[in-house]
Amino acid sequence: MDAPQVVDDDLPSGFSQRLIDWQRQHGRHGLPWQGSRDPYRVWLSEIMLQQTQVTTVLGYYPRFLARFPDVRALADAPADDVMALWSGLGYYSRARNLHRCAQEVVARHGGVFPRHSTELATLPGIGASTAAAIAAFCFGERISILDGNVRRVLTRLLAFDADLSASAHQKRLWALAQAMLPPVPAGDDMAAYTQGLMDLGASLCHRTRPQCEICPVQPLCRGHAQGQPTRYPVVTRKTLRRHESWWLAVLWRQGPPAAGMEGRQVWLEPRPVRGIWAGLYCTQVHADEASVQAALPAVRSWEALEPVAHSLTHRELRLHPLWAEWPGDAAPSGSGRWVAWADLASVGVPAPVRSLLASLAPGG
DNA sequence: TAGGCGTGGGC
DNA sequence: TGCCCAAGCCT
Repeated sequence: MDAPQVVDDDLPSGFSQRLIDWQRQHGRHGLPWQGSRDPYRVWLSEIMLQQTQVTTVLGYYPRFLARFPDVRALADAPADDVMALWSGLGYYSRARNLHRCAQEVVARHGGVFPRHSTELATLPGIGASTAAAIAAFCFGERISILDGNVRRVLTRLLAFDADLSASAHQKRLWALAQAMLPPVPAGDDMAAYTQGLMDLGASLCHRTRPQCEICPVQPLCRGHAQGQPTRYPVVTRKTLRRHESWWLAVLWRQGPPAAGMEGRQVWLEPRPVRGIWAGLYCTQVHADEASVQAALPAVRSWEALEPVAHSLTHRELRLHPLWAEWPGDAAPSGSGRWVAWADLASVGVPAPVRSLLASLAPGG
């Protein structure tokens, strides 16, 4: 959604300066992507942090940055390498778009990120909020993000009770967010303000049990004045989680003794380009056990392993692994590859499949 | 426009 | 167990 421009509501005054002062004194300053105005580093962190908690990203960001220290290194990398480093972080379209974005920055912008949010938002994987974050942090642009923190902080501050599942209401809140920005930002004000919104949402203005008694904007907060800050934000949920069972054909063989191929290997195939786990490698997936047997008739007998439950945003998966040694030298199917257990870290694999394979490691 | 798209954590 | 949420974007 685009960030709209104008709003004429009656708004509390002094919010932005209170927030900036609080951020400088009490906000977060030691995260690995802070302390740099390099748009590449900021961009990478913003993409990883989309719908993902800080503590999770801390385990990925340094490794990713070490392997791809700048936008050209990332643009030049094989897509499989990018997916391997993203493996386990989820929402894999982010990784595919990240790679495409790096290539566009190199091809269209000479390896230099554009400075304005409107231009940034034309790049793959960069929406209005991420574009605003990059522009505010790196270039001091007077533009508002709208993430989960801002939704919570501002709906409470303003006692904004419209249902944010309607995009028109979300758009209106974004206009209010824009109107709440520092009137005349100076120096690093936009960076401190933007960081302050997120820090306040993350550290004080929790979903449950907000710490209003030590909040720097409590005197301005209408939700607090009403005595019910947790009433906000109002979001009616709608996504259903369907239950599905998947059968995984876990084929293994003893690797040929040729160069570097020793050890037990597992057969992995690229996932379809659309849908769940697109861009990753996975064991063959079937809708039922009979389909596994029909697809791989060369296997005489399968060992059924303990089913594994795995939840996605919109699916409740029950994974049924079927384990068998692959007979002969022919490939099990037209597309795929044998991967040694020792090399699994270099391949992008869905989290539950990686976990399953780890439990089947030779000698383990 | 609404639904697809991962994973882990908190309650 | 189940639901909600986390620095959202894409189609």
